[in-house]
Amino acid sequence: MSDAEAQVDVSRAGQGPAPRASIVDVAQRAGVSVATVSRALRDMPNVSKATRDRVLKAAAELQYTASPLASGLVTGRVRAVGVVLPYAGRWFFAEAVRGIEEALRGAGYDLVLHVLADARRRSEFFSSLPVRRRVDAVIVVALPLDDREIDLLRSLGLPLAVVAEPMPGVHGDRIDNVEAARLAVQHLVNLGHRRVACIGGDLAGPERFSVPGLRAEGYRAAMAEAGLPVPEGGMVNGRYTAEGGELAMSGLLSLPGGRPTAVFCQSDEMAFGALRALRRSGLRCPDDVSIIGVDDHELAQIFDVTTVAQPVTEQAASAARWVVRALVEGLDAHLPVDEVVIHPARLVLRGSTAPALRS
Amino acid sequence: MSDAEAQVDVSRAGQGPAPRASIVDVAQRAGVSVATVSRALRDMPNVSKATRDRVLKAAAELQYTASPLASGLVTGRVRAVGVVLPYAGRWFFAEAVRGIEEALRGAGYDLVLHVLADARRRSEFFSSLPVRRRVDAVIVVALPLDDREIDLLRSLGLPLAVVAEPMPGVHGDRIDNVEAARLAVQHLVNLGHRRVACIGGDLAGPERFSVPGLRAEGYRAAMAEAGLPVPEGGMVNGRYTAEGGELAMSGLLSLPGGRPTAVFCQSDEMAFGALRALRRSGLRCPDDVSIIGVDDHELAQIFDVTTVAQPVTEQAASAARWVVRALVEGLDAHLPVDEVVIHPARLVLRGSTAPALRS
DNA sequence: TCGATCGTTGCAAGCGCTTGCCGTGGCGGT
DNA sequence: ACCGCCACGGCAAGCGCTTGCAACGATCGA
Repeated sequence: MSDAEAQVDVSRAGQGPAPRASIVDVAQRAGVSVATVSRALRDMPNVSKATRDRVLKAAAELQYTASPLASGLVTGRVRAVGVVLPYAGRWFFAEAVRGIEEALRGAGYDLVLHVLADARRRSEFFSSLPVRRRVDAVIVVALPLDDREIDLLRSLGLPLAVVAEPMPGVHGDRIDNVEAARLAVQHLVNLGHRRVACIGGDLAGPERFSVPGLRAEGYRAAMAEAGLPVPEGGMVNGRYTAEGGELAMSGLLSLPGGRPTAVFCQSDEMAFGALRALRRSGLRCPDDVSIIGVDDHELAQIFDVTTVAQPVTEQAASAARWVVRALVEGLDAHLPVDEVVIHPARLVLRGSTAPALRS
Repeated sequence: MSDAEAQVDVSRAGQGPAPRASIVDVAQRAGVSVATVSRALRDMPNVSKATRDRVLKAAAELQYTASPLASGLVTGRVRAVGVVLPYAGRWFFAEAVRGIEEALRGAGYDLVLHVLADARRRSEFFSSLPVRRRVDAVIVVALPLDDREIDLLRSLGLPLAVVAEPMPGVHGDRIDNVEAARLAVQHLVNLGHRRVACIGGDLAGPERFSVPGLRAEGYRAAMAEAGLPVPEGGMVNGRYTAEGGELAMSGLLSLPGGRPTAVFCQSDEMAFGALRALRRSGLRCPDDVSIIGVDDHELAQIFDVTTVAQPVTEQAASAARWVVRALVEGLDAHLPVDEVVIHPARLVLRGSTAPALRS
């Protein structure tokens, strides 16, 4: 044993700062073979308690951690999951990443981030597929993919899950966007509003997000159910940003047929923008115009915005858990269960909505 | 050649979806040894143009990408950088991650995220050091570390950089927090405010962030330079959250000596909270109380908050670029240059500050 | 013309781990 | 007291790549 120790010390002399121990060091120290160390450390059945303890002790003393590269090389698993999203700075994505990271880390997986910020990045990603061999699974967040992209991702043969945007034949976690929008609009209608506008997003943009279309559909449905007309020019594009929402709201205020008494904003960030437009026009919320958003953004509470809350972190975490399950159960990645989890959205009442003034 | 092809096909029959080619496949197809393939693909000098082209062609046809695990195993490099941060959902961190991801990806590195959301996670991280052997470098964002933690991180022997929080002997990117605070407070003073309060963060919390202390120092310095007293009870803790800011502001409004006419909030999120407290008390901003923040949060513009902007994305990207440089130049990680980059902060005038009313 | 030199390429030894297979010793059954 | 069995643990073959070294023919100078 002292031999072994001496040898180890000598081999380390003058080396760099981190004398990373390898499995053979542990084996020597514990007086067993590397195979036994490998088995003991991974709780495999055919190792006696005594041996296992000895190995564990040696490993602890050496601060040993198995090299993920080496084990990944032989097992084909890297214990990492790729997360692909179109934008990293926005609240929704930050929350989603948070949820995924937590779920993944809890299961012992690393999270490798891929931000497809622009068209160039996106095409680079899909042409070189940098996740290949670097992750065990992929989670796509709020990114609508075309058929070619789906096929490419599928061709990796890895478990695949999507969050927020649907993808045929792929596990997905999302909310019922039509219903969420309906919930919001119904609330406005129930307050007596009859002239209700809608600030949404691109319906025909190059990105083809499905959410704006679905929420617009929910808006239209709720209006129809209430027997109300969609005001002419009452559906505008706020590009899902606060600035866009502000611009859109400004436009609505000078609508030919008179301004709406309530506005359904498809996201809280647009609602924030709408609030600002109101303020700049000297109008008051909810006195003059009621505003409702969707998301329950962390600042919605602060700015007192009534909204339809969606569990972003939970949706993301749920997708991550599914992926981990698929990994653990060795699910045949070629025949994935097309399981879709619809998460609940709920109305959160705050101060930006109020009964319509009797006109 | 047809032999080889047939053999390949047979060996692949009935396998999974992704017939990942290995380097030997490429070698066979190009009619060279694997060593030559390896060299050709990495643009090493000693390969003739003709051979290289042949290899490149074969690799392209097979859609070959070298396994990072295998090459990492032998080279000791994995082309990934670990990013460690205390919280993932907040604006600052999201922006930082965005900046780092972009810089890293541009250099061909993966970003592996580690969120140390609570004390348990944190101690787990430092006791098991899950980045060990999984990344080539580490970037720590806005996380003050104690000596033991620094040593542990150092013991990895990897390039190390920090963002926003200083760390002795480690490369860091940040702003001059004292100066940033001074800038904000001077602005208020210049507007004629004499009773100026400060909403900050924990000075003695378990986390020991340095930022609250530094910004408080800047506040005190600016007040002293203007010959103004710090109002009694005028420095309160807003915990760097919007809710905290709201609570803190409420407190300030009922200060014994009368409410302040201006409040320096150490972060925009706290400024948002302060704004809400004002609104709930029926007070107006900036008419009754001026508010200034720090950060230039994406919503500061929308909520018309005057602030001292700091380049978050750029600080983070700068740290990432430094790390990449250290990696490329093979900097001796044991003797890192203790280079600190101080980024500029600048005043952004908006509507939440106005001249003090003559009293 | 012949050896020295150089640019190219192949050989083979690992990198640190996992795992199928086999040897061993202790135990129970008869 | 003997045999067979089983739990335990060692052996060794890779996983897919990089790289020092050696081999090779071609080129060059003398």
